[in-house]
Amino acid sequence: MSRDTPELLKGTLDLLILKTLHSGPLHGYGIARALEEKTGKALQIEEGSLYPALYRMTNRGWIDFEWGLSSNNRKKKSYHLTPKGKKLLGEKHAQWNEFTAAVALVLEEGTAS
Amino acid sequence: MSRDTPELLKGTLDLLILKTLHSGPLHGYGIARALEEKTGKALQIEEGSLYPALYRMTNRGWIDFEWGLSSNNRKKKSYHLTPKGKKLLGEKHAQWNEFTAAVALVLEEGTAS
DNA sequence: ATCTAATACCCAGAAGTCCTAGGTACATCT
DNA sequence: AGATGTACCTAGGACTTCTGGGTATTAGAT
Repeated sequence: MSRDTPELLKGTLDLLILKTLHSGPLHGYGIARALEEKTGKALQIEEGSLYPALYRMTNRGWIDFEWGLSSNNRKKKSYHLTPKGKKLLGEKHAQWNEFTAAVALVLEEGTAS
Repeated sequence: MSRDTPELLKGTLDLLILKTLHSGPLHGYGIARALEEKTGKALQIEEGSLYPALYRMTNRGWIDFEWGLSSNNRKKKSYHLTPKGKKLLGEKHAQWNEFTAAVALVLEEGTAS
């Protein structure tokens, strides 16, 4: 994740995963690939961050999974949003917007006075 | 600090402090007040986060301080940017822009297909 | 006169997230 | 046979922020 700025990802990874799953069920590895593709590799999630995150979110009831087979006959965990997760996606999305808007106010050019 | 979403602040607090000091020297308490004002209280930095952050940044040579007196005759530590800090402000600002742009790509409406 | 609120600083310990650096297993391509 | 890509997992560490304390002075309220 953004190898240069791992801290910035904190608190955002969940949102990114939820949003990605909102487009339809996907497995862990696929989520990482999807995020890379969408952002032109600007967002690269380490597996050591991704799998624990999926585990956390499953425990909290935001997502759930079923075992399946990938197109290559490898077993995979197909994750999907739960109703709770869908609700949280909305909330976290709104919080992100508010937060970035607030930061933008500070970063705006305007040494003013 | 965005009491609801403390995690989002991670990696951003330094940038916010650097940017605030870019407008001119200020003491810790004043930085917190300035951020509140600029963002309409959307960004409220806890003192338990702020002072350790200032300490860290001083150790890293991003900022420096001098003891002085506030307008109320209370002693204060007046912080200012160092050249190193000014350079870092630019870098962190750019990273923030890149990161938020990448996140925006993911959050964009477009279940697409 | 006494109490409260605001200014201004500080710290220890806990909580939480992400990363590093490993590991397993199978399939495909060379 | 070996390398690469897919797909999963974990332990331990690093780092940041927060909670909940604490000190001291000044100004305003009762």
